[in-house]
Parts: sequence; structure tokens; C-alpha cells
Amino acid sequence: MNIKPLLSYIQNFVELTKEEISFLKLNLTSRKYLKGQFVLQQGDVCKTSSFIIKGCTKMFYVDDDGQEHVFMLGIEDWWVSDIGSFINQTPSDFNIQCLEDTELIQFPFDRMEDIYLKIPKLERFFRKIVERGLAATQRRIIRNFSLNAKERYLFFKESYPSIEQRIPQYMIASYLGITKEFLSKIKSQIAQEG
Amino acid sequence: MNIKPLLSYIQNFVELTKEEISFLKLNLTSRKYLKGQFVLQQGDVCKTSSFIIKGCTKMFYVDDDGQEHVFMLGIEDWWVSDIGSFINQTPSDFNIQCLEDTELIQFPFDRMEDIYLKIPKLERFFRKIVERGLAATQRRIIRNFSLNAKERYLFFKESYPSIEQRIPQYMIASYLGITKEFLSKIKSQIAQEG
DNA sequence: ATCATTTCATAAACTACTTCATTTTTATTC
DNA sequence: GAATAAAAATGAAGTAGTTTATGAAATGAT
Repeated sequence: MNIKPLLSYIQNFVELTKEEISFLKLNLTSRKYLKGQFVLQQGDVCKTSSFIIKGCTKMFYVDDDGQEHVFMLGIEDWWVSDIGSFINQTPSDFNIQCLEDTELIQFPFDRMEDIYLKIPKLERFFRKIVERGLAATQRRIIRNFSLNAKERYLFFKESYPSIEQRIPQYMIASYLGITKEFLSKIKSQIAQEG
Repeated sequence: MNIKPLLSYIQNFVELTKEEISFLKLNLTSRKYLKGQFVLQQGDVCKTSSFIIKGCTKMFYVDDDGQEHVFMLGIEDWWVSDIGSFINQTPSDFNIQCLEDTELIQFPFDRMEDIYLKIPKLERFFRKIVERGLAATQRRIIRNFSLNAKERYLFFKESYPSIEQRIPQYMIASYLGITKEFLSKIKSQIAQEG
């Protein structure tokens, strides 16, 4: 199990002893997916919270009209899960699909209680990363309200330059909440401006 | 200090002993604001995380064009704070203003470490409510993408009927991400349909 | 009660973005 | 390396939501 990237991520927040790391290894699972495979499908319960060791994922939602809305993209060192489905163990509205061959380390829901009990530091760790996630998600709502499509695209480009290269443009459009045609228009407009 | 509503809220997640409650009382502060007063002003650091005992607040953001965007409304039993500013102790982009005379119980940032140390259960409590907050915020982004303005308004009406009565319509419009004129149009349209 | 201020409603002109239809470019497969 | 499929570009027509302007209704202060 290539757990190193996860451990060094965790060490940014709390320090783990050797024993704690061993205990973690026993309770986490590593899993590889091929490009195109699903980590989660809508209607299923999200049974794991996953950390991306290698690869790229998209989390999306298909609305009543059959329209696909990309809600979140993920690359190395990001977390992916439907947190609502995970904490309540209720069916998810989201799909999580791999855009490349992808390797995840997964925290199973039914091991979380034990993990928190044995390593209370991880309760602190997860509190902190969820706090950060909430702050980031709130900022995203604000951007969606106060920026227009072009500004949102420029922000995205600047914030996640590495992601833009790895995934098709129509998914970025969906993530930004616009059509692929309009994103195309924006890009040609930007190109003209120089 | 009227701490009861907060305690019964907390007891939904974890059970506190009498000693823990006394300790909490020593570390929390109660504060009353008049209608119109600010709990937080943009540029200031958010030094407390507040629970609403009584009253009504709006959290809003003024963009570069001077436009006000209502990001969140709060009534009794809700939490208000700019979590991004709170956890990093950095200047906030948000304002939190009281729409009625309002009473809050506040968790000061500089007491949090002690509180978590003395009552680890509260680390669990805050992890859980932040998880819930994150799930709710994510659902809101999805709604913003996949519902149109009328659908978003109907969802708001159904979800927060008590709030709608208490605050002016133009703030609801701003919360929904539309102009007051367009909300007015939507309402008259709904009225005609019966 | 009255005056001032805030809130709500209505309507016409406008704009950011969508939809639909077609073509060009890029990637994939045999 | 030709054939096929997938992704991106382009343009014309349509729509959801904005802007600006004006008046009516509700609320608050004196």
C-alpha cells in the first residue's frame, strides 16, 4: 500500500506515532481503478472517504433533465467522497468516476468509530480538513454569485492550472456552470485579446 | 447567560457532564446586539464562532462593483461566523449584520484549544456539525447549477418558511442570486398560476 | 395623523448565456 | 495510416435574468 502521500498530508496537521500508523494501515484499504470506472454511483451509499494517491476523478450529478453537472474535480492529494451520503449512510445523488487510471486510499465508514477512538488526533485532523473544505466551498458559492463566466474561468485556470491540461474542456465548462459552446466562445475571446 | 438552547443543541450530538457545562460557561460569552449592528465587518478578523439564541442575522459580501450578495441568513439555533476567517484568523471578506435585536453565544477563537483539550467530545461535536455544514453547502451549489430562479425560490420557501416572513424580499432575492425585480416577477407569476 | 424612507410591483429595453445545427480539429482504433 | 469516434469551434436564433425607470404600498419617526 503506497500510503506515504497520505501520511505526509496528515502530518501537515497532526503527528502520528509508528503504532498509530500501523493501526491505520490495518484499517485503510488501497484500491486501483481503471479510467472510466466508478468509485461511487448515484443511488449507492458512499461507504468510503477516499484520498487520491494517483490519478484524476470527477464527481458529477445528473439532474432530472438528464443533464450532467460536474461538481468537483480531483487530482493527487485531494479527497473525494459524497460527504452527505458518507456521514448519514444514505443513498448518494452523485457519481464519482475516474478520468485516468487512479489509485485511492480509502477510509471505510464502518472503521471510522474505531479509528477516532484509537487515534483521537485524527478526529482533530478531520475536523480541520472539513473546516477548510467548508471555507473553500463557501468561497466558491460567492464566486458563482459575484463573477461572470469569463471571470470564473480565469480564476479556475489560475487556481488549478494542472487540472486544465488533464481533462476535456466540456467538463471544465460543466464545472464552471456554463455550456461547452459558451466556454469555447470565452476562450476565443481571450485569445483575441492576447 | 441563556445557554440552554445551545446545550440542548449540543446534546443532540454528544453528552456533556455538569463539570463540562460549567467549564464551557466560563469560556463562552453571551452578547446582545441591536437591530442593524454588526457582528463582523469585512476586513476584520472573525474572532468568534457564534450560536444564535434569539434573533436573525444576514451574512453578506460586497463585491468590487459595490453590489451586496447575501450569502447566508441565520435564525435561532443556527451558527454564524466566517469559518475561513475564523480558522485562519485572517481578515474576512464578509459582513454579519443583525436584522433584529439578536442574542448570541460566542466561542472565542483563543479559547478553542483549551476547550478541545478539556472536552474532547466537543472536537467530535464540531467535526460533526462542520461535516453537516459542508454537505449542506455542497447541496446548495448543486441547486444553484441545476435549478432555475423560480425553482430555487420555491425550494427556499419550502425549506425556510419561517425566515421568509422575517426578512425583506430583496434580501431573499440576493440570497437566491437574482435581482429583487426578477423575484417580484416570479412571485406574481406564481400568484397567477394559483 | 403626516411626512420621509424603505420596500414592493410593473414594464420596456438590454445582455449574458443557452440551444440547435454544422464544420473542423483532435484523439482512438483496427 | 485510413477510418471512426470524440472533442472543440463557429454562428444564428432564442431565453432567463438584468438594468433602468417610475409609481404604489408599507413601514417608521416625529
